[in-house]
Amino acid sequence: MSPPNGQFTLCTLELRWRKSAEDEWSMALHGRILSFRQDATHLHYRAVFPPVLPTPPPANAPSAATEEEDTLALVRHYLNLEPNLAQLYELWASADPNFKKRAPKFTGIRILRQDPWEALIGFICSSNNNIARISGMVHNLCKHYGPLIGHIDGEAYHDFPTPEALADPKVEAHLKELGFGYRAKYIAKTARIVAEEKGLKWLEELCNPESPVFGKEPKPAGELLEGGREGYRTAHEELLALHGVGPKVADCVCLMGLGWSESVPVDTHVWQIAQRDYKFGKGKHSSLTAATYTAVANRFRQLWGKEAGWAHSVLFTADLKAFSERVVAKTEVKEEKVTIKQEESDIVEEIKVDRTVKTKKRIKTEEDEPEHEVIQTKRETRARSKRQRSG
DNA sequence: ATGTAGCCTCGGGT
DNA sequence: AACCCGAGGCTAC
Repeated sequence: MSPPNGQFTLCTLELRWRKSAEDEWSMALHGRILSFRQDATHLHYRAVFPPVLPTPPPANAPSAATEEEDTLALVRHYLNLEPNLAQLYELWASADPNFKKRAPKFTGIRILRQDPWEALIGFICSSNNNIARISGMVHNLCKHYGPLIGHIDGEAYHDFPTPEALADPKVEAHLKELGFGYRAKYIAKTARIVAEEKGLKWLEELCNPESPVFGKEPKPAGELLEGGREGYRTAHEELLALHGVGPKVADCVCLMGLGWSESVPVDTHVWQIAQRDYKFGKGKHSSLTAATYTAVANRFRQLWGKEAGWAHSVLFTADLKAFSERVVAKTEVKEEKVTIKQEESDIVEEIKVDRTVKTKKRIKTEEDEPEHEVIQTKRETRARSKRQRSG
């Protein structure tokens, strides 16, 4: 398929994509493995379905032809290609000089339409956490509790687990072992509430009717109010009742999982932006309290309108890019030193991991959770003999 | 480089 | 005076 208006960047907080070949990215989605490759003019995709079982397929099983149509529709839906982004950028820029100044280097950013349930669990994992670790956690959820869809290059691809799969009583302890920390309890509780009490239907009905889950017909969603449309407010409020879901996580789920484009998640980055460029941080709104949170979100909605969450993501990305460039510059020197030490070891991946941990510890002074990420199993192999005598 | 929950204190209002 | 209650601060997870 070719892009609707000029080139497009695929930018996402979707953490499940993996590099499956040179220049190709894949993930399991809706019961198939979806792969993307991009060249100067086109976005190429392919889908690999799991093998058909030897038993006769159910009468309503899709034929190969409809599977293909279905995949194109799924790709269009998932990448949210319908809205005219260039037009939206113009709208945001004309309303806001700061956006106009910062956005030009970050065109083509789209909010994905992620699965509501996956978004909910993913963003519960995100609290007080960093992208690399969240990605590892989500990956572990799929690996241990999600259905296996297939393999690419010997790598297994699992779909995201159902609420039922995560509602099993053993899940919490297991997730703790896997390094989820206090989020293990949040996930287990949320899964139980959704699986046994509210149902997935509840979550899906919180979707913006203009942007329903894949396969449903869109319906109008009402007018924009200062605090967002009625349906958005309800969705936000209902999500807040879940354990481990505060205002920011609820907004992320609303924006990326439920299709509420006016949702503006205010995390520390956005709070920095609000202070630097939008005159927050003084007087009544000197710290990020609940009241300040809504004031910031309302201000951005007032400024950018119904798609405020998109505009917010553009500025967020611009800021993140600037930040990561500063960090890379600082880290380069350290990398050289570490590489020299590595010769004794024979596993390249392990080296990388150790370096990451060391670097982190140098930057952070304390406070790190006593968690060990996915990585620990590998590291223990070397460390155990020394460690065990004190136990 | 990053949120949430729970518990505490403080101050205004009744 | 005793109590309620919400806002804001602090901290474990």
